[in-house]
Amino acid sequence: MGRKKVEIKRISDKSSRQVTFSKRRSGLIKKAREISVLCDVQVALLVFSARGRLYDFSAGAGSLTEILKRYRSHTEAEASKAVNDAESTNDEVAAICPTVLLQIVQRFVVENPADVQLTLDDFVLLEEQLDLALKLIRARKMELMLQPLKTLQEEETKLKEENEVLKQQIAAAMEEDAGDETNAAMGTIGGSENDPVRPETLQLLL
Amino acid sequence: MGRKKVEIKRISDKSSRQVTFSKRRSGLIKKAREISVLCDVQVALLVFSARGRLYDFSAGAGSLTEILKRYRSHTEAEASKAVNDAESTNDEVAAICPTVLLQIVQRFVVENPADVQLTLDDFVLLEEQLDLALKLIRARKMELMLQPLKTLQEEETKLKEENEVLKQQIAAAMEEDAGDETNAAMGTIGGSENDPVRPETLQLLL
DNA sequence: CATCCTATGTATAAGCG
DNA sequence: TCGCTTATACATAGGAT
Repeated sequence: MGRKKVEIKRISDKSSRQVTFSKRRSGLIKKAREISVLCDVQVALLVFSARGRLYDFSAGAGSLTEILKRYRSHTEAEASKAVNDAESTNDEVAAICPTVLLQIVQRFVVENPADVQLTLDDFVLLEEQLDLALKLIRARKMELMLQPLKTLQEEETKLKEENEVLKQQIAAAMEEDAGDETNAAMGTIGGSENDPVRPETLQLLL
Repeated sequence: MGRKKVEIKRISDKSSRQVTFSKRRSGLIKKAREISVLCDVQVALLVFSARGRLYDFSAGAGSLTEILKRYRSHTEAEASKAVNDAESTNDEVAAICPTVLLQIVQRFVVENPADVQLTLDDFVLLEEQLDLALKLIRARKMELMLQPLKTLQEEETKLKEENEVLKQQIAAAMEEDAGDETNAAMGTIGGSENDPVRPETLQLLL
């Protein structure tokens, strides 16, 4: 739809590719909005440009986040498996979070105006989804953070060990040195062939 | 685009709504595929029909799952940023437990039979709050994990510095030792008052 | 329902500022 | 990079099968 028919293949010219992207993106979003309204459906659209920029859109009941959650719950088989794995590796994670939120939720519960009816199932589903999302994120974050942490711990151990060796080396050096002095005091004079602290040995340590 | 111009509003007739959905859905997917190819971008499209049926589509590099993952990681940065803002403005808001919150939500569900009446807006609010909780938990978790990480990094730095000092100490010891020997060779005999390596100094380092 | 048809409304490729 | 215009290609509403 334009002056010329265009083949559906990657537009080689960067500039016109960008222009086309911009135009078609808005067209696509418009269409998405229309079908959402006309047909009363939820639509979520994610577009990542080649340069990594994100363009997202959603229409219909609920935010993009909610739609994605709904999608995830559709994929529950995999999800619950992932969650099980996450839970078994992450038991200690339990503990913290916000108080005001609790107050808000409680106040909401108490003050709820009452117009629309929600079924118990709807509510349960919501709770499950939120909980599921929380677990998945927890597991993923954990994994990402645990990795560098572990590396650092290993490094620390290594450094401590090295430190220990150095200390012992010094202690040994002192002792050997003390021995030399005794010899010197006993009358052994002259350039010593055996250094109190052997450079070669130390070089290895340094 | 059709015999008549159509207003963009929910099609009341169920049958034609379904027909339109089917037609426009394929059109939308076609467009999505086209922009993906033409402009070399990733596209993910999720559609939930009113009856809960899912139609998904993705094009470009990576599966739908991968695109969603990418979306999540894209979102996490903003989320934690938003949370930081929230936290800095609300210091006293600091800590609740997700377990408690979930218990409350669950209890609410259990103690309220199917006659609970909530407005849609209220429902959205509740969802948002729960989502916020999730974000706060995420941020708090981050903080907790970051702290030991930081500590370890500091510790590493300290150990490295200490190592450095120890090495220098050894080097100094060797030099001083070499000096003593020179003196001895030059005829200076007897117990030395100044140890090549001073114990007190080392003690501080050890 | 799904497909095909066709008159029409829309999206958009080019091009200009 | 953006907006605006125009000529065209496309999508699709309504209808038939």
